[in-house]
Amino acid sequence: MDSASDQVGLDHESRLEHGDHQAVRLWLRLLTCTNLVERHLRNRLRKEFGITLPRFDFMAQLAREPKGLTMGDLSQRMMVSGGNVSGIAVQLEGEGLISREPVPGNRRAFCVTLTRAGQKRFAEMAEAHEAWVAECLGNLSGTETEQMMSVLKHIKHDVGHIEP
Amino acid sequence: MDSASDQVGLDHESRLEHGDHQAVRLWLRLLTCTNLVERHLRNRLRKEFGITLPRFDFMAQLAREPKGLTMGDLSQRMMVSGGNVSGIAVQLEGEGLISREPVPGNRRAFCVTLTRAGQKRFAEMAEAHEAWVAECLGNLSGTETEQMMSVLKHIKHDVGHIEP
DNA sequence: GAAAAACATTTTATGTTTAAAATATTCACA
DNA sequence: TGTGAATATTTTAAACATAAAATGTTTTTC
Repeated sequence: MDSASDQVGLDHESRLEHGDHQAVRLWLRLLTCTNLVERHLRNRLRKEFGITLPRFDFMAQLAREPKGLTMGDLSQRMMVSGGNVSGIAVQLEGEGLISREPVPGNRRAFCVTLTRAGQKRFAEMAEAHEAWVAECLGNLSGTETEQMMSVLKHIKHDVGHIEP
Repeated sequence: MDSASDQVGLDHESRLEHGDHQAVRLWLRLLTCTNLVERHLRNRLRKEFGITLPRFDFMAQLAREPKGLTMGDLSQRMMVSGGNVSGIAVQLEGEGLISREPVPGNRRAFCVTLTRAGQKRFAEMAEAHEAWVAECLGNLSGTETEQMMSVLKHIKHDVGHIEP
């Protein structure tokens, strides 16, 4: 009988049939893995800190740019639309975790920064978050990690060069 | 000067600081790559077939199970909530691409299958989809593909064994 | 300097996704 | 049997996400 460790269950890969191309097989496994980790992190953030992943991501971007970022910067780095970050910003601002101040010399843009409370709050979350990621990806060997980093870099490059 | 190929731009990885753990670095790169590919496939499906990725995924799961699946099966395999597949099913049913029929002996469940029209429609899309995936992931060497498959399997196993 | 183009953001409308509650059915078992 | 637990699905409310239009600002260009 299968051991518990083999009962990985059904997921995206179950779509596959014999003979499907290797690229599709790889893509579905990649999608499954990322979804599994993302869901795990999302659930933990919600349960332990009552925050969503997008809001955490928003704060994470600010945490490493003490001088602040514009809404456009955040949109680009989070890889989501401008309207999206706009909505998240309203909420985080309402909770007092970020502040938006005008940029001297450019009245179009806002400079978004973590408030003192936001910094404190984020530091608590970041430590836990890092531990959760290590639970998911920290058991790989050095070689495995390097291989993944290398191949993912290759993929990122390839995808970036596909025409529209 | 940097070549165009190095101008990958800012994304999730820009959150990183020197000294962050390797696992976090790997996670952010994994997330970025998956998002890039997913977005590319999503845009293509929308432009060329006027369909969303979740609907395509829904049909793909059915395509390889001619005997049909229950809503719960679909939820599990697509890795989304039950409420989600419920909403998608209503739409696809309205377009005549799937049918839902009662399961003899279990009045709770539905048996969902592709209609003839759904099968035809999906076959057209699947061929294009496979080519798009190959554009994204098909330039890897055999070794790279095998390495990715192996490490992702390892990750999938590890994540599956984290307590709630 | 005025018109046009580009920029930065927000608003709007629509749709996706989730968690949780609600509904209905089946199963376990004393 | 009949009661409670488990199962299968839908509904609901809130958050997230996008594209496109709207608003206001800055830069370019002639």
